[in-house]
Amino acid sequence: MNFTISPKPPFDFQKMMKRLTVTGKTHVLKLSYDFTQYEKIVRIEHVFCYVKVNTNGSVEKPLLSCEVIPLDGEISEAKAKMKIQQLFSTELDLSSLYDHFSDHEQLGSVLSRFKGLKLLTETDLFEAIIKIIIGQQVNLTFAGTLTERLIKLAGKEVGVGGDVFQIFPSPESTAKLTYEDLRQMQFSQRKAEYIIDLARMITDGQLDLEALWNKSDEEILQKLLPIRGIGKWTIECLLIFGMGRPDILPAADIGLRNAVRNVWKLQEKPTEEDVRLLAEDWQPWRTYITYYLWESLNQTPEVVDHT
DNA sequence: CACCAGGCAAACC
DNA sequence: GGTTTGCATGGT
Repeated sequence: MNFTISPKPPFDFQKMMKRLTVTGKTHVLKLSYDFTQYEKIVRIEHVFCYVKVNTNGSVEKPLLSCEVIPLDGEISEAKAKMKIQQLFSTELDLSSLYDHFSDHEQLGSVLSRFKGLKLLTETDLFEAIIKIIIGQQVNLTFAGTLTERLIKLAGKEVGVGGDVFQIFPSPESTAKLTYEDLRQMQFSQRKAEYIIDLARMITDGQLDLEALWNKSDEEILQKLLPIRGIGKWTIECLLIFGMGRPDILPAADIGLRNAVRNVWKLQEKPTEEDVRLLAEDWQPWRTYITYYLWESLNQTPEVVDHT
């Protein structure tokens, strides 16, 4: 099926695609070289679908051309459209964010530089949380390597129109791995346990990630925090990259603290509490300001030394 | 060689 | 309560 979506402007599809390549490997999705096309196998209502999204139009008058081919079942066009709208944050209106901070001393230039960059969420909550756990504490390139190895170990491949697409491992295939399988791929013992035990909780029916969609940020925190390997940062990242929630502040995040130090020209790295206080007036857009500050690290990776 | 990476749990006071 | 330590590895 084919349809179009008109995202609320400003919407900069190419900025969103470029970001995927900066922070590591793109893994299971394919991007065209000019960043105008996205392709991935996406599970929509339990049906695997080939999804292709092309950009037309401009940042101020954006238009997305979408092609969806269900591979192992049937879905309605309305469901497919809703999924893509959610993935690309098309219905979110960021204009009040830009208006409110346009004259802000530190944030004004950051926001204008990334204007139109919206969250591109992960297509699946299990995929999201596993990638986030892998990313705990290690640099993003190493995390990317580990993610790729997990996909090779437990993922699937499917051919569509003569092209081969990888599908991220399911909870079922991940639950069948042994800790030793991941240890051999240079996962730490503990990270191997976190990942496989989480997959087994899902296949055992102890945890239903999809049930999180209609819970509040705080309820999700309470629900996931007791699970081994899932701390506050991991949940905050799930709320951001898995669910696209707009007002999350991962104040302890090392990258955010480095970015705040750069942008505010602080002599020392701010503490979690410093960031929390500074971000009081970022509400209700704390996710987006965090996201843009993270993005600023990719463009000016050196931490300014004021000593 | 030291130290840091978009943390976390367990073991300590 | 809060604070310290080990974890695996790659980049700088």
